[in-house]
Amino acid sequence: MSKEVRVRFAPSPTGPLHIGGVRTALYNYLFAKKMGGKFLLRIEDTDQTRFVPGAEEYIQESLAWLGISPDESPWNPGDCGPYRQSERKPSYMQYALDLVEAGHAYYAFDTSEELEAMRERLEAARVVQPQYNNITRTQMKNSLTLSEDEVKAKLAAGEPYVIRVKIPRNEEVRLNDMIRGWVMVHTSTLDDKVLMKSDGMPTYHLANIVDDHLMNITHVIRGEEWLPSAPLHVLLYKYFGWEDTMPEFAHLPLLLKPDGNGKLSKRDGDKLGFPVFPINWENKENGETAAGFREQGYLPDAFLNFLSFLGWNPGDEREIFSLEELIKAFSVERIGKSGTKFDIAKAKWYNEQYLRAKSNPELAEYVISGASADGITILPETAEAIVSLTKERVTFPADLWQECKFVVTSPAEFDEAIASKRWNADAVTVLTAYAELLEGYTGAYDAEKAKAMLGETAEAKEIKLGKVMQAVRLAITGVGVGPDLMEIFAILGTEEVAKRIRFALASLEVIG
RNA sequence: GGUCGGUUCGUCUAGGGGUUAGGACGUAUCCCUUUCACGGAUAAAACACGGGUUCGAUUCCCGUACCGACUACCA
Repeated sequence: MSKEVRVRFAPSPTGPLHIGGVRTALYNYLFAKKMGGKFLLRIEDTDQTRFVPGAEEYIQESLAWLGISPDESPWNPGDCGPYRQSERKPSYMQYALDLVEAGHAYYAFDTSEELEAMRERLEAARVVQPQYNNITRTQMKNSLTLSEDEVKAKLAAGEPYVIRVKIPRNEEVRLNDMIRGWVMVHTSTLDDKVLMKSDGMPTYHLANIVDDHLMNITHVIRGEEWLPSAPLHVLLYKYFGWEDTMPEFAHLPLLLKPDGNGKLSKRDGDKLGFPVFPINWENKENGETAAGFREQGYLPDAFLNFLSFLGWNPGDEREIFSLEELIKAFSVERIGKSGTKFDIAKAKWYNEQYLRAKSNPELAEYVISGASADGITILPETAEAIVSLTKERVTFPADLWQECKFVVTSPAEFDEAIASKRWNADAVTVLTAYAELLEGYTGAYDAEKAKAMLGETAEAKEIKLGKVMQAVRLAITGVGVGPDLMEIFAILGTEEVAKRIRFALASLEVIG
């Protein structure tokens, strides 16, 4: 009988979650759902000095936006609470003491000055790697070098101390990573990491082992930056006697900067020209806003689809996957090993695909709200007409309105570059004649009719329509690019088209 | 520096002892369109390097190079 799969996403609330973290959460979610298990969220707030207000809510909102909300979390607790490490504080010390008792950990009383002095001493002696380990601990103030009475006295006197793990001198630690296979590390390269800090809080290393055990976590899926400390974690499972239920590990490849130098970090922000956060983040300290994908107009499904392909692929040639389909197709075996550069062009492409898949009435809402933000009230029919004109050519919902503003606001000025190239005598001739024609016309007017009439006008003047089309577009919209012009004519109607032509004729200088 | 990890088109990747090394994004060209796009077609574009093993290696092994992570009383 196999146990229920339980995975956790365990961010620390030190600021906004960046997309690497979001991808980790997503893979955890996909794996849990694929296996019919549970996805939990645990807040790792053991560093009280780095706590940032609002970060927890940010995490919650980001996951909710993407539709990958946890089954158990601080806000939706299951049977393994609390889901915030700060609230689990009372339980950790005993575990650390058990380790001391068993000889796998010890008290250390060294002050930060003494630690600094030790590092300097070692550096002076050209020790390449100054660390608190099985050699240097013999020269420090700890329960291994002090007598039992001295230790008791210090403890009784309330002297600050930490508890460090006692890494064995000569052992090989093996770890079978689900993505990387066997990883072996010799304990001589490990240091005696602090397990309990002097403020009474555990470090990540202790807390994550204790909590994963207590919360029945079966698989730890996390970023590659944790791989170097994974052997320590394996050792801790062994010392606690929890080897039988030790979770399996999967260390995800890193998300890299587009230039390939280093992992994508929170600081990269929009200085790289794209967001690195799922949703906007207001920095309360400096009042700055870090851009989020949501606010930039990325659709959650598109973003999720894009993110899922950063380091994973289904093994066939499909590209578009709903969340349901991702769950079905997902497997840890198909996660790659190498770091992944972040390519915003692909994200845009995904967004376009998802945008076009939406219905016109749905998209019309974006146009209506875009217009209303500009103080313009627009009819649903007009909004839908704009949508059908534009949806095939935009990336973001907001573009729908931006690209078609001129439908409801006639141009006040005209693109200089186009005017200087295209506003010639032929254009003026055709446009003047077309305006006259429209002004005397009262029949039906649709895109086809508009085109036919324009064609006839040009033909009558013996001018090729193609030669003057850009100028016609300029007169009507003020710019050189945009949706199908004849469709725009139809939406505008004869009167408005004629009016705009007259205005352009009066405003623009004819070239050469 | 040390430890660990990684390396297939510019990017995301498929593949795997014998393949014309496949797809997608992006780029370019052409077609469609008397406008703008969409769309369609085509093209350029990759197995880091050196040794081994083998009839044969991009694929397996070993080195080298390069890239990255880690190296806190941070996670």
